[in-house]
Amino acid sequence: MSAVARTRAALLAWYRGHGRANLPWRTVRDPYYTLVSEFMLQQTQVDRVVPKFLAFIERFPTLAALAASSTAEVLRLWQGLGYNSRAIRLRAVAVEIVERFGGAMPRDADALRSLPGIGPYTVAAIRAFGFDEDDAPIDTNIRRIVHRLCFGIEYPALANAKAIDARARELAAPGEAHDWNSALMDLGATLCTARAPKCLLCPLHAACAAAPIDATLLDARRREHAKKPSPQNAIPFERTTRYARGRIVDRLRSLAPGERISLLDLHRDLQPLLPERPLEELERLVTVLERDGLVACDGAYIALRD
DNA sequence: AACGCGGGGTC
DNA sequence: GACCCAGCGTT
Repeated sequence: MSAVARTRAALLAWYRGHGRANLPWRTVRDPYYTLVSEFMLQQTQVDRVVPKFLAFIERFPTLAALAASSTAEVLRLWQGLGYNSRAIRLRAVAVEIVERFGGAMPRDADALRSLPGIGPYTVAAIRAFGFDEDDAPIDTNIRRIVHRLCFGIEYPALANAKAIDARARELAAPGEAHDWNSALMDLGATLCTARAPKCLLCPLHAACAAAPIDATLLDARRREHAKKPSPQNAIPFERTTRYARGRIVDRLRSLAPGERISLLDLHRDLQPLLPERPLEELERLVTVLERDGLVACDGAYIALRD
C-alpha cells in the first residue's frame, strides 16, 4: 500500500469513528441542503450555523419555497449570521435556478459558477457534498492541513496556494468525495486546528511533515509573521462602517413586514448605538446598503428590500 | 493583490 | 484584546 493510500485509509477510518456525521446537512443527502449550508458556512463556524440552518430549512424546505420568498424574510432569518449579502445572493440563486434550470440544482461546474455568490470553493463543495462528484472544495481548513502534512508548519508559508491545492487534489480519495472532504473538514475543526493542534490524537500523525506541533512554537511563529493591522482595526469597532451597517439592518429587521421607517426616525432610534453619526453619514450608509441590494428606499422611507 | 463585508467564539 | 472562521465580489 502506498503512502497516499495509507493516508486516505487512515483518515477515512478516523472519520467513520470520529466524524460529525450528524450535522443536519449531512443526515439528509440533498443538494439544496448543501447549497444552503455552504452559503451559511462561508466564513462562519459550524456551531453557529447549525441552529440557523435548521430554522431556515424549516421555513424554506425546498428550493422552490426559497425562490418564492421575499428578500426581507430571508434577511430576517439571516439575523446573527453576518455577511448579509450572502442571504441576498442565496435567494437570488434559488430564483435563477428556477428560471434557468427548471428548479433542479445544477451539477455542472460552469452552471454553478455562473450563479451569484458561488465562487470556486462553493462550486466544488456543492458538487462534492451534494452530488458526491470527485471535486475538491479547498477551504482554509484543508489548506492548513495539507500545508502541515506535506510541507510543515505554516508559519512561515512554505508553499503557495496553487502548490497546496495541487497536493490536496492528489491526495483526494477517488469516488469518495463526500466522505473524504467531510473527513478533512472535521479533522481541521477538531484536531488539526489553527491554534493548538492535537497531533497526538491525529490519524495522520505518522505521515505529517509538521507533527508533532509545539503549540508555543506555532504561536511564536504566527506572531512573527503576523500582518500589520489594517487602519480600520485601529479604531474602535463601534466606529466602523461594518458596525453601523449591522445596526441599521437590525433596526430594519425589527419593523413589521411591509412597515417602513423615515431616515429621520432611523437616525433618532439609532442615536444610542451610533452616537456622533450625523444624518448625512447615515444617509450615505443607507445608500450603499441600497446599492448592495439589502435595503429599499422610497423617498425618505426605508425598509428591507422586498 | 488588496479590500469590504458580521458576528461570535476562543484563548 | 487578538485571532479565527466550509469565501465572494469589487476595485
